[in-house]
Amino acid sequence: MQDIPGPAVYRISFYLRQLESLQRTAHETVSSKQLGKALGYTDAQVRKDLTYFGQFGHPGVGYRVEELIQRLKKILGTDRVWPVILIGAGNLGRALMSYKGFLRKGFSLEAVFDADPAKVGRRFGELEILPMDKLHDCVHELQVRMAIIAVTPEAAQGVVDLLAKAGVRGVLNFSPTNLKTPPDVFVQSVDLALQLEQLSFRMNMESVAPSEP
Amino acid sequence: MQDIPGPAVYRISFYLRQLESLQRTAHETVSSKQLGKALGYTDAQVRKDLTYFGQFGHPGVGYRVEELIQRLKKILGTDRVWPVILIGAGNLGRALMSYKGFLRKGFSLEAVFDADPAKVGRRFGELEILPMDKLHDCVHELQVRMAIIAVTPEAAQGVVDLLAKAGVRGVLNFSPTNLKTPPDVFVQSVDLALQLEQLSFRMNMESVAPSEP
DNA sequence: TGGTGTGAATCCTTTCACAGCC
DNA sequence: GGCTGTGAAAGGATTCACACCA
Repeated sequence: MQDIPGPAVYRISFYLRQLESLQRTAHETVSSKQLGKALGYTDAQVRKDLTYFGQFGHPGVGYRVEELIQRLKKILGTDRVWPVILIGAGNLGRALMSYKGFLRKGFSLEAVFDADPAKVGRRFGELEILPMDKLHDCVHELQVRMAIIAVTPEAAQGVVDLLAKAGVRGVLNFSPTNLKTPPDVFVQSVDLALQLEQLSFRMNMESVAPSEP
Repeated sequence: MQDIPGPAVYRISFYLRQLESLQRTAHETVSSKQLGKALGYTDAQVRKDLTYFGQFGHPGVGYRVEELIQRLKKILGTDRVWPVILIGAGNLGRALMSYKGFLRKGFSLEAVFDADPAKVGRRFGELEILPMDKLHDCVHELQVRMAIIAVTPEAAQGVVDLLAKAGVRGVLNFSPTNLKTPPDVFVQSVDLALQLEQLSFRMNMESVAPSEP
């Protein structure tokens, strides 16, 4: 496989999301133009992105929704269910524990850990909060390869080191800090406050340099 | 002001975050090389990014941490506190209500709304959940320009339409759906499951095409 | 006609390399 | 020596435009 532009990989997820929505409204096929329009991309962009991964289209017809969904899921690795663990049972962590969206996408939250002894042992639905010293064994027993971190920024680097040592290869990081990892561990970060800051920038710009005449 | 690459705007937030961390460890100045290394960028990238916004550096010295923080905050619009409202008091919404990170960055959560009558009236700390019909007046009274949406994907478009009509100009969207807005309304979206999907892709690639000999 | 796949051209972003300053 | 700011060069990503197919 050739090498694929980073932004294209990101867009594949958006295509899939949109296709699933089309499927719910009983659309059988979709053209690159329609798909692009729904997401704010050009038709050429859609076709180019998809052909990085193979030839999925049918000339004169477009893309068959069901077929393309299956293909994209295989590419994204969500054609099966991945076990995932969560570190940190604070406010955000507990919200993630009860978030249904993960399962829908092919992820199953299997265990939750927290360093605070006061939290260990508490139950939330199916899940009991476990102490950190159980982490290594848990990762091995359940063959866990992905983890979500929702701890303080001070604790985050230590946690990711532990995870890497235990064999985790992908980390979704909600702590507002930069993590150093070995090259075979992927980190995807989401900083909630930073997102608001970006909005603030756009709006600040608008008032400084409003759209010209 | 000239026009600035999208990715550069995003990195400005990372620079600021890193600078604040440097400030806590009593660093007075930092070079583009140091700042870049901490975040995984080249020194040239750092300098180029910063000069899109002005000349902040001191040749032979580097950048003064305190000074640069102030300047970047002004650029990002977070040198003051923005009032923000939240729509949706489900699991994620409630976690966001108690998230301290927003205030630290210059945002203040002023009100929370939910369409579910069973939730309206419930209190969480300072905040009481309000009915949707109070939204329009609230936006006007508090001069709200930014909102966070954490509702179901089905409800999201309706909510953003209401917000736009009320005068909100920036929306942070946690619903896994694409929103259509007038061009003067900015939307920043965070899809939690989509982030995991991206991780899954990277790890899937790894097993299909491992790093070559 | 309506649509895909794709090389070529364009556009945008990053990196290089060096003048100038402390 | 160390560092910034910046034009020029290189590298990537997007769009164009057209061959080809149903």
